[in-house]
Amino acid sequence: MALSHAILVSLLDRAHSGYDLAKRFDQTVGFFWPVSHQQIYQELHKLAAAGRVQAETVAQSERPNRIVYQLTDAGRKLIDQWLTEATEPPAFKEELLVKLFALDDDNRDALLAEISRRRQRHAERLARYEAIMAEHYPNPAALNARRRGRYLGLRMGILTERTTLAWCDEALALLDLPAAG
Amino acid sequence: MALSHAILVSLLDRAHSGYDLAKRFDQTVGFFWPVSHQQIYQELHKLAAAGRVQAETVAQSERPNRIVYQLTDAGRKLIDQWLTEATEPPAFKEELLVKLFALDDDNRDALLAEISRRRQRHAERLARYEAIMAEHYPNPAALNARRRGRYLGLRMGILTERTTLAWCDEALALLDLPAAG
DNA sequence: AGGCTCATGTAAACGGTTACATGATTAC
DNA sequence: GTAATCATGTAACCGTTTACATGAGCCT
Repeated sequence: MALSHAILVSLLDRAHSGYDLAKRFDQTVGFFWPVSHQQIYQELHKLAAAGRVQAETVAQSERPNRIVYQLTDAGRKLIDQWLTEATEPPAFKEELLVKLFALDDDNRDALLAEISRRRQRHAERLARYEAIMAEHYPNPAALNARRRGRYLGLRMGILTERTTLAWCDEALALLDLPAAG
Repeated sequence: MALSHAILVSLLDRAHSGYDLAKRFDQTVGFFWPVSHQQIYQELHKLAAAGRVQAETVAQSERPNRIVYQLTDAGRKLIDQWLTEATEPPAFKEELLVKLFALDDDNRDALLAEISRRRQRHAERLARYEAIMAEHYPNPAALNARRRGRYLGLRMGILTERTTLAWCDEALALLDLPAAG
């Protein structure tokens, strides 16, 4: 449902090629909506067929041609309408918690190791996000509307990673205690 | 990948029918791994064909027969091996944050309304989880291993909802400020 | 010589959702 | 009479992932 919306939103600022979008997604929207380049190319074809975007081929010398897409009025209207609809909280598919349903005295060590690994992954992510925050968003109250939206995305990332880290620490401490019969 | 694992984990305690699993999932594992009854029935067929579970038909008078599945040794081994493998942090697909990438002065009110709605959903969830916690897990350090795993799942749910609520409050406050040009 | 970047795509497989189907019993 | 519960399933569709494909230029 929302892959097309994520692409349309990315085209708000200016026109992009599929290749541009794929790269841009890795750093921005794709953080909340991971997408592969195959999906982007296919979705762009559909959006063009539906008249939400318009394609224009840009010839390049000594490089493959680029196909640049820009929003149409219909595409813009679609976004505006979508913004008024309610979203569901995201499905929380956490494989690690499924594993913890199997926790017993025999597999405790394996799960401790797994949580430690994950703890480190989340610590790395948090450091990355905090660096971006310090560099690009030192004073959120002074941002214009568009940049406030992006700030809030990053902010959510930071809060989530901090929470997950805290949970990992709790989990490691709890599993280290001798278990009751 | 992990749907089959979620089912196998649910069969650890005792044998279940597809119908049982579907109901159980709604309250336990399905919280971290939402699954429909169709998926469960299909996956059980596959698991039975692969020898991970064994099916037994239980005749019932005046009710449809039940097909009860129990773990085989092969199924148990599969879980043990899976527990030692590393999991990735879950993909964080948050449609609301994609919407915030489109934030500008024209759609600010629509997004404020949307965040308020979401805030309420998360407050309701948090209340539900905290009630379960108070009733079933008053003293986590005294739990046996298996129940500790479940406790940690619920604990993660509570921390996540609290974080999301705090983020909603921040977002509402920030969007209420007059934006810079 | 080998691998990365630019730039676009097709095809097959897998996973998940939605709709449809049946049929008896129990509760309001 | 209407809806929910018990209990199992099929079929079509949609979204996503993985693998494969091409081909020039640039860097080490």
